[in-house]
Amino acid sequence: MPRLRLTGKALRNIGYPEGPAISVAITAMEKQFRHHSEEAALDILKQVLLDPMAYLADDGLRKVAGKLMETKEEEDIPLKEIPVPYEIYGAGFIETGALQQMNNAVRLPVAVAGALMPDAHHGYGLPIGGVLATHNAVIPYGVGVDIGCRMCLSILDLPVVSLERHAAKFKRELVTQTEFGAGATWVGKTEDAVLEHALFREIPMLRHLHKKAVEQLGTSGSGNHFVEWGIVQITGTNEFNLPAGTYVGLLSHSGSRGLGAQIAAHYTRLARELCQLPRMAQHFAWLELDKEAGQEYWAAMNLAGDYASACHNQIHRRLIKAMDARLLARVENHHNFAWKEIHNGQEVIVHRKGATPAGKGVLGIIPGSMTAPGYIVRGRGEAASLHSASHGAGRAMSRFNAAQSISQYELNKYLKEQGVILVGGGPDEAPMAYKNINEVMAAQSSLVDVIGRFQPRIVRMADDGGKED
DNA sequence: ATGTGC
Repeated sequence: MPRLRLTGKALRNIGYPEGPAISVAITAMEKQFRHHSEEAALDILKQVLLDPMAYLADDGLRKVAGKLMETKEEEDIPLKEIPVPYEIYGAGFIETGALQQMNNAVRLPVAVAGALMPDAHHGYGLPIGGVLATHNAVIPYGVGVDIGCRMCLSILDLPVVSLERHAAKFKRELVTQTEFGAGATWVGKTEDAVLEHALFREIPMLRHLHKKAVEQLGTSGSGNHFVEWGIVQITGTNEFNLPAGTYVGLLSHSGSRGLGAQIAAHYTRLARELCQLPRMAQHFAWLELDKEAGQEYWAAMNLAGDYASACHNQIHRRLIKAMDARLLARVENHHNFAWKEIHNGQEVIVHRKGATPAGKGVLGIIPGSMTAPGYIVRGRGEAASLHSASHGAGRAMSRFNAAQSISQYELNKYLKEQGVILVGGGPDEAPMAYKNINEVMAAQSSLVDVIGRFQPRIVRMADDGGKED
């Protein structure tokens, strides 16, 4: 006889509020309704949700009903009648789903300002490419599940011709010195100051995550994460004092791995318990920064950011050493994070979820696709964008649609035409699944100045499906 | 994004 297994997600889908009712309901159903199908069990739970009062005398469901009644007494926090106006860059090619999400975000009572970047697309909570400034509030889903996800570019002293002449060695080291996919670990010697952070001892949840953090340090994730060799073209004056010309570059994109994912999950749950919003806005649940939970998330988020940086650092260090190269310059920036910044004379919390910081003079790197160039940019400090720019070209096709409509054959053929070697990856990350980076850059010419380009040549990603075998 | 929730 199959045993009933319910998930919190399934309960949320039928409208169960974040909080104790979910776990109480799962326990009650799995214990006393274990021979029911999931569908039948959810039907029962729906009835309880509609009229908990009627179930207060029911032996099996009394506890669930009780928890629901407690939760019901708390009123949802109302949204603003008049949304905060926000600037949209590249409005012509932003999908409506992303606009709707942003329109909800700027109705939060804590919202102060917002902006939407030209690579925006539908996400969880805040759209990818969404920027939101709030007062005294941090929204875990405004940062995103991959806290501190970032770009890192190393410009090296190797001759550019070596990239073609010794392509096999570059490729071999790219494979040997990286590890990709969910659960990926690095078994070599990994020491890093970030692993000694006091927070790993101070917060119980982080104590449990320390082992995972040690094991995963210096690895890359799945999906759109990559490590690649390519050609950097420095086009004009730059803060690295590099002569204009071409260089070998190493570019990586990844985040805070399991550590950040668990931090995000934990504090998202906590926020949804502490901050009950109308259903359409539930993902925007925030934590107040003058309260303990908010401060704890802030500290943990910053640790995840440092950890993401350390991961890139390890990867670059290994590869630079393996190629016997020297580092000439580095550009690095988060694009899933929250910062305390002053805008309009007021300290606000700026959430950038898939958006590159672009304060005046701030350097960043905006990748294109595995065949299209990425851009090294210098922020112009545009107030209307909240000192932000896009974090890439943005998807033109969902991962699912891309996997359905682009064949591996078609991808291989295109890569060959473009002279790009790919290890791992798959149609869901094909260049055709992304917007035209040049159009996206044109839509944000008021936000950043371009000081260089990066053309990918040898790209490493997680194998299709996310896991390394 | 992540070894995929109590």
